[in-house]
Amino acid sequence: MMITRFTDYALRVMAYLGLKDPEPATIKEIAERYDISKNHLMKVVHMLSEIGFVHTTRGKNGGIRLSRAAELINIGQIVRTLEQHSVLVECFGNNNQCVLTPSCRLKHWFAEAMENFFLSLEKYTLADLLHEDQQQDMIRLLAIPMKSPA
Amino acid sequence: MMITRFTDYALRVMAYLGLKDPEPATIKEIAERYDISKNHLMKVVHMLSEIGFVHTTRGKNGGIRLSRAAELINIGQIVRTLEQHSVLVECFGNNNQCVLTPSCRLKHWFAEAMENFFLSLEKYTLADLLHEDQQQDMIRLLAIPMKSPA
DNA sequence: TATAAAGAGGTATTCTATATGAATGTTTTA
DNA sequence: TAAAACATTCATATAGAATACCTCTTTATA
Repeated sequence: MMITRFTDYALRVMAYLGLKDPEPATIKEIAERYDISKNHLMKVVHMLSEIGFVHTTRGKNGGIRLSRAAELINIGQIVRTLEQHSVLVECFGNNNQCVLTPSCRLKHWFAEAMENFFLSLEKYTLADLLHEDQQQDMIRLLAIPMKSPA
Repeated sequence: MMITRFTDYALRVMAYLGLKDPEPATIKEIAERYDISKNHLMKVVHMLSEIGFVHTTRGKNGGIRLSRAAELINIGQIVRTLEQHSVLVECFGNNNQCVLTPSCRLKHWFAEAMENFFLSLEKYTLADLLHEDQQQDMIRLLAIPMKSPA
């Protein structure tokens, strides 16, 4: 059982942007701070932009910023959006070969369990993640360059 | 988000054994009915035996059978046992590189969500899976050879 | 208006966990 | 003692994910 690095990176991007908010950040900058692939991160950011969690600005002085306040960004919804099409078990997918499928209740139980997984994460927002207790530590860990002190 | 085929196969084995109970089944037979890799299935059965869900008997006329009544075999516990060591996100594993880890609450939230996933599945037993509404259909779908009629 | 910064997007390659295959060993019973 | 069945190890294949590379488009500003 695992979630993709794609989703992992998406959460890291949101954390970074939340810490720097309202200052924008660039993909290059975020990739360097986490020491992760810039190319992969580009696709993650593009997806986050498509589903409306961030706003991107092209060109010189462009960058990425949160599309709304951290309090209004739900962690579970991010994960749900990025993971909902994943094939948890073979019978969720298109080339399912399991002969039991027509009469098997497991698929419903797995769908239910996956829903509970998402619901559990939906208790938290980006603001909770960047709660005051952690905020300064995280800014330090990421060495985030601030124009105006937080 | 996905569970391994290993766990998937484990559940199929349990279903098969439950349907045939108390008759034993062989690995060869189960692999053929589901049309899946016999080699992989051997490892799955071996694991199921190690963790006590099935009893295996070697030698001629040997085979596999449930270790206890289907009512006492919990679906969620099977999944939990086989998936609990999986690395859901990078920070769950040994070569975690994420600099945020010391101050990041996400790992707790993910652990909680995973726990809820398991708890959700733990509502069901093997007996529920083989409930009378489905039982005969499943036996037909698998063309299970019965010595004594169920 | 030219240039540089930044994201968009396609393609190709690499990586890795999982799955599969193959071969041999061990146990049991007819 | 031979056949049936699980046990165990090692090797290989595969698919999905991750990464790299390259070109295109957009935009601010010098």
